[in-house]
Amino acid sequence: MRNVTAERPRTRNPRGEGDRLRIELLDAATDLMAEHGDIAKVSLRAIAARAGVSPTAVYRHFDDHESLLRAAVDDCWEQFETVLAEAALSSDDPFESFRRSGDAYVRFATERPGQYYVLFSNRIDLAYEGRNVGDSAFDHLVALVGAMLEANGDRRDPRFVAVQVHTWIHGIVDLTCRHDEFDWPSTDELLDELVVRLSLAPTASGAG
Amino acid sequence: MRNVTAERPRTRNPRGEGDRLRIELLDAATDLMAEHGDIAKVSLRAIAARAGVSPTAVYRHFDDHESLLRAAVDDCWEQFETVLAEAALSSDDPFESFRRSGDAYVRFATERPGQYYVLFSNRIDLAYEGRNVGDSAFDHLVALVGAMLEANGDRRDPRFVAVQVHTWIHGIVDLTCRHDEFDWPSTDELLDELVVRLSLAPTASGAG
DNA sequence: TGTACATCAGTGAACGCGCGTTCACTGATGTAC
DNA sequence: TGTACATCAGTGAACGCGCGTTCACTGATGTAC
Repeated sequence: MRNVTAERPRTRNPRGEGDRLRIELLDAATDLMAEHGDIAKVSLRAIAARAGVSPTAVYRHFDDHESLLRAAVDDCWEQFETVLAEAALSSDDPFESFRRSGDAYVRFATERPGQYYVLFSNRIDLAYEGRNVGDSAFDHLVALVGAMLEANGDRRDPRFVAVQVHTWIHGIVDLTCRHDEFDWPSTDELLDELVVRLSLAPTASGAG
Repeated sequence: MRNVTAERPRTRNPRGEGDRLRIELLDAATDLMAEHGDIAKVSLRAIAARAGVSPTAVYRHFDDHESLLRAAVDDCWEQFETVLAEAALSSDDPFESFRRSGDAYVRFATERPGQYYVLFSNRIDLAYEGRNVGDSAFDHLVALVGAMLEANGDRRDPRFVAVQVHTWIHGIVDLTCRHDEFDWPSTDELLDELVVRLSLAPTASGAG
């Protein structure tokens, strides 16, 4: 429980660029959240120490402890959405786009479990501000699923299928990340089977 | 952050029955975990206060704070397994048994979100002790899935399908519980579709 | 070119709090004689 | 039946700690005159 460690000495930001510290604090907070996945345990003092700054300096940029945490959560959402959007846009084919998004989703959760935890396993109180961001990520998923269904001439409700996709992939990622002592099948295989089971592979009868 | 509240006065346990306090402390801990779903935030002092006892009394039954929390987690696992086992045993038909278990699973998560959180969204450190219990619950699921596949003459690997079931149902439950602001389809409908999508309904070609 | 001054990016000491843990204790109650 | 005593279920004060937040401050730097 010895959080306050003196990190490297920091050179003060030049005049007019004090806002840099804001970003450094967000990064520090996200780092710490990722490290010991428990959001509530990330103290203001620990964040300040990680950023190489005194606790009081935080108050130049954030109203209080909670504002800082909230802002860090929002930051996580933005990073998540960026990763997913890039993956989705990397192909014109909806099926390929979907599969790449799925991989990106899993990769994000695997490589940054702390951030993923912040996004999806967080108490509602803190997640509140970021909710709109999350919704827009879901809207993208609905659109993607809609494109696949249309290409296949499939009449299912895209939103319902998107919920199925999201719940399942979240379950896969959440459980495999959190219980890596268990002998899981590869996430690749699980994703492949998810596509099959939800009939989200291109069919012969499809238009595309 | 004002946890220490004086609850009702407590009458001391009679001689020879001091172990009752152990159970009262476990219940208090589970209650508190359930209330503000964050395990790590449940302090020894808060648990003692909830049980109507001084912090020092805890040390008569547990080595330290962590032991108490660990024991409470184990307790949650036991309750969870009991609920599932009862549901599963309430029918001889594997398909019915499976469906009832699914309902029980969802009901447990819905009615006791704090406990469900403790079981499946917990950091590994604390969950360690309870792992065997969780594994045995999973073994039951594998057996149940195996019975259904056999009845249907389905050659899939029961363990893989059980993983699919568990990941999906966990995703459904975890997301719907945690983000109840979202407009989710009913869990009933999601479960029905899970059964369909994973081909776990009885088929005409089945032997049973 | 020189200087006074406002601005800015922070610092450092102090506060009261709840925490986990320790220590020596208290007072009721069953039991041996 | 009476009493000394061991056992048991706790209590209460104290400790050092990290926490969030406040307050008054410092010292570098750009700018107006």
